[in-house]
Amino acid sequence: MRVHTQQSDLTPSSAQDGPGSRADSAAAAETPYRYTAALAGEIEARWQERWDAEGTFHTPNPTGALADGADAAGEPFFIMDMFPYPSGSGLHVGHPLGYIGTDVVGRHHRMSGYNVLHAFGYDAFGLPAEQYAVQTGQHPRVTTEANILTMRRQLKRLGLAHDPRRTFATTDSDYVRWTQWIFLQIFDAWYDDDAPRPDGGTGRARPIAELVAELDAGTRAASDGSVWSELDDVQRRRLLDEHRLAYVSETPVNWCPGLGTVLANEEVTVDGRSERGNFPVFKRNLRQWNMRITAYADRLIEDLDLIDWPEKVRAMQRNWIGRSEGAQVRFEVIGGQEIEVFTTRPDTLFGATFMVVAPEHPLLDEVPAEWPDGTHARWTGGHRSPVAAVATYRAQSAARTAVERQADTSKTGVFTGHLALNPVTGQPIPVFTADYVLMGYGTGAIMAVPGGDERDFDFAQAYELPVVHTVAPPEGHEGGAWTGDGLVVNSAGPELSLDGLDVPSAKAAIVAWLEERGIGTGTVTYRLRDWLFSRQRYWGEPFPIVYDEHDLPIAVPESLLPVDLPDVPDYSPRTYAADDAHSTPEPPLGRNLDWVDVELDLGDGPRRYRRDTNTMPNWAGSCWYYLNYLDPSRRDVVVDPELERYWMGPHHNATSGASGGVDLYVGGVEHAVLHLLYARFWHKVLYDLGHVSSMEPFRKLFNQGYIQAYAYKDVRGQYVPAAEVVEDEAVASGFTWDGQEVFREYGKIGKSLKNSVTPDEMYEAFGADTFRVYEMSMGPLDVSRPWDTRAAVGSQRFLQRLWRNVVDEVTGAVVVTDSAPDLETARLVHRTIAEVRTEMDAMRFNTAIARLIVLNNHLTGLAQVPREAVEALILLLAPLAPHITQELWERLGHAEALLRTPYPVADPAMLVEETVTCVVQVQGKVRDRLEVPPSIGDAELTELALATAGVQRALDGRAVRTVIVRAPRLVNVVPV
RNA sequence: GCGCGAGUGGCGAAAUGGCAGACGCGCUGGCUUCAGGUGCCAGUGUCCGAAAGGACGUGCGGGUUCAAGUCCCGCCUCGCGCACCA
Repeated sequence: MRVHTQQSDLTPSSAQDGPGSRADSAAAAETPYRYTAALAGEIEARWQERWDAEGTFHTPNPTGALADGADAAGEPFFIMDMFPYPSGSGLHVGHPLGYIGTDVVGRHHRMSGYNVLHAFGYDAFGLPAEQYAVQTGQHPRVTTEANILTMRRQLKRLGLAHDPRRTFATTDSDYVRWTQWIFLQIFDAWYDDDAPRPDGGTGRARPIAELVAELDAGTRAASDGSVWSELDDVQRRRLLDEHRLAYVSETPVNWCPGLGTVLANEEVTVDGRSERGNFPVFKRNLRQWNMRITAYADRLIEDLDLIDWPEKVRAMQRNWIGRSEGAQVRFEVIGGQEIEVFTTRPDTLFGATFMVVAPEHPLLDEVPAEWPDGTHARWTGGHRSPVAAVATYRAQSAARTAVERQADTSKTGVFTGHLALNPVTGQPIPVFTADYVLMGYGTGAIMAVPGGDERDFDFAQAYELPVVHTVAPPEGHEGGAWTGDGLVVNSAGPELSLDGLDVPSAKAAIVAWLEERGIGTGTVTYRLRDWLFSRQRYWGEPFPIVYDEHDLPIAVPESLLPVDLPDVPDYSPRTYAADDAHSTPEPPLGRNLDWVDVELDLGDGPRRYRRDTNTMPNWAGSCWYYLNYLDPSRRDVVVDPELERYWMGPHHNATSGASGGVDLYVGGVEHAVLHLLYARFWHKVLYDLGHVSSMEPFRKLFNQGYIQAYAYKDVRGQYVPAAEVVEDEAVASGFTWDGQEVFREYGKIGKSLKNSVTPDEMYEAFGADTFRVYEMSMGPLDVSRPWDTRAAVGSQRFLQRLWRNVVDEVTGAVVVTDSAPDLETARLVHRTIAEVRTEMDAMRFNTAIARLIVLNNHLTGLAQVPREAVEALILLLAPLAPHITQELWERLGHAEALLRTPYPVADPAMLVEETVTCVVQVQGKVRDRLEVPPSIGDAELTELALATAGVQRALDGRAVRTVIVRAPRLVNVVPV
């Protein structure tokens, strides 16, 4: 037997009876007004044009250029999609899922009286657009604009109710100007840890001019101990540059030769490759731009409690920031040096029986020439001297990639010859180097407590080092490290005893002791690093920065913004062999010397400067685009404060709370620690500097699921067109293509997987409304689900039946009756209204659609469809299927836009039922049912229930012990 | 290892502790049709039964309860994220 699989049948009735076929002309002649894909397409195009022409989706601002209609506006509600990269490969059916979801929410809110801001834009800078341009040999601006047009056309067919006046791309010159302006705000700011904030917290960004004023006045001392009044201009600039929130520094960065650019930590995968393109990434010391996101680490964690985000995403951000509390402790090394360690368990200091430093640790630049007397044979690695042992171990570690080092959890290392003094016991302890300690975390050195840390214990076992338990393990704990709670033991020294304390008290006691002695401090360490912000690519915002003869950065004045991208003949990045770790970044902007060398008058007459040739990462544009939707036409401010307060401010509507922000932000989970972290950071800087009143950019985040699909490979592992695969029981896999066996896998949709279905194909075969309803009916919006084109006919049948309930397919006449619906129908209508409202509010569109189908099926069964009933159904369905509902609405004689018609409200009186079904159980199993009045009493219901045939049969003569009654819905008889 | 989430028909999925499988796809039968398709009607968890009816059934094992997909305890499997983070 052979039948078609899901993807294979892209041609339902309407498309099969396509133009030209005899059957179609016959069918079309019989039923010219049937709701086919062709008629749906005609209706959809017509209404879309009209909505455009009439400005139906225009959203009024309270003031300013876009204020038309503001007097009639309801409560503000700001809804957003994560805007897309216009990538050039076009859309597949998975892409619009979230856009349809937000459109349904937006339309529903509009019909519920809200003033809904919903706009759409394009994140058009960055690697994907640039890679596509390089491949096609065209300028990125050309390909980007073409791609935007394609996407816009594909999305327009969906009928999304976006305000067209507010659309833009991050590459627009007007937008770039403000992106650069915000960069300069960050550049011209420093973080004052002690400054109070309007929200009651402490610590905020302040303009750098205020720092200068305080230094000038002598009310603040320079942080590095230098005396401000004695510094010359250049020294002063260097000092200020150290404080800026955007700063240049030479640090280890992620260099990706295959892409020809450096990357942020967030853009490098766990296995050390670029997230885009999957090229190897190498750590290199390079001079690059950074943003001081670490200054905001605590606020980025704390304020997660203010916002309504999925716990998963909040956990990912907390994890990424990686805050850990502990202490830094200095250990004296015999012979004069010092090692500073970070530990989260200062209470275990008495159990520190050795130390370990990372192979890259500077302590190892100098090690003793001889092994100390009595050095354990196992510690030397067979080398004659510490110098040889350390050099060999360092070389071995350097040869391994970070991935290899982390994959191998066996403990290797070598004694450095150094001995350090444990500050509480006064005992000398050996210092090892081992690659399980990482230079990039903490101080790159640890105090090893094998009694309280499993890794240290493993190492101690391998090198026969002593193990001291400082927290009493529970009864039955065999050897090994004890990392749990308990009472402190073995921790008494000449000056201090922690014995008998619990772990938190011991921590407090030891930190106090260390601080008193000046050998340690309680501190907090983060995994988060500052954000590497420069890229050596063409397609991004140029830095609004020039350098003078001192090679120090100077802000380009606001009046000269935007700094546009120069038209270079060759915009392709200078890339290298993917594994060429020693290559050097070469920004394409550096090739245009006329642009790089510039004469400017910055207040002291015209002088020559050199422009910064880096560009910003594409995250820059997505860090603040929500603010631009508020009014892209403004020229004078980054965002009008009044508009920001209205749309985003704290308590701007009933649900927005103290944090404020966009009311609903929908997008995939993949940006959890990239865009969403960066945007929160920028927003907080803007908040500190007084440009916005909201503390967070996105108050509620919703992660939509992904649409996935089956793909099929043949025996050679090549993908075959999924649409042509047939089920075939004759082969083991159950599937064949072109007569040969193929194998099914499940995952992403993609052109290369040959399982892609485009929205255009869906419009062609079903129309946009069917496509919308189908995507929303497949399951909850936040759950991933497999695509099944064939199943969309269910949604089409639903809309077709609705159409037929109003319009005669042969004559086109409206067939509804104006007489009132019967009581059963009226009750169903109101019950449906109540249920659908609940489902819509909770964004459970799949179950809302199910309720609507039930009502529609009921109406289909009536001899004549009452107007009142079908009009309620049309209004309820309007956010999901805006075109067909608007068309029917008009045919039913209504002139106004459905979008401005109130969403139906159920009449409570109609929700009361005459009789209800009472379930009669025996021992919890349903044995009978009764139709009873809702007001029935317990006693009467019990009597009725006991008398039912089902109960008598199930009791089979047994006596009744108790009867549980939940009138009027349930009776449960419990026999003895 | 840690964190988050999920396991329910052939498939997508529904179920304030109170009728498991709403709704849709698919499938089966019927009506309409020269015919296919569309449309309409009926059926469709598994097993026993002609039927009435009954037994079983929400990953596995326990528990609480008159009553458990739902609550509690212990496991298993899968997905996602993090991970030698001191």
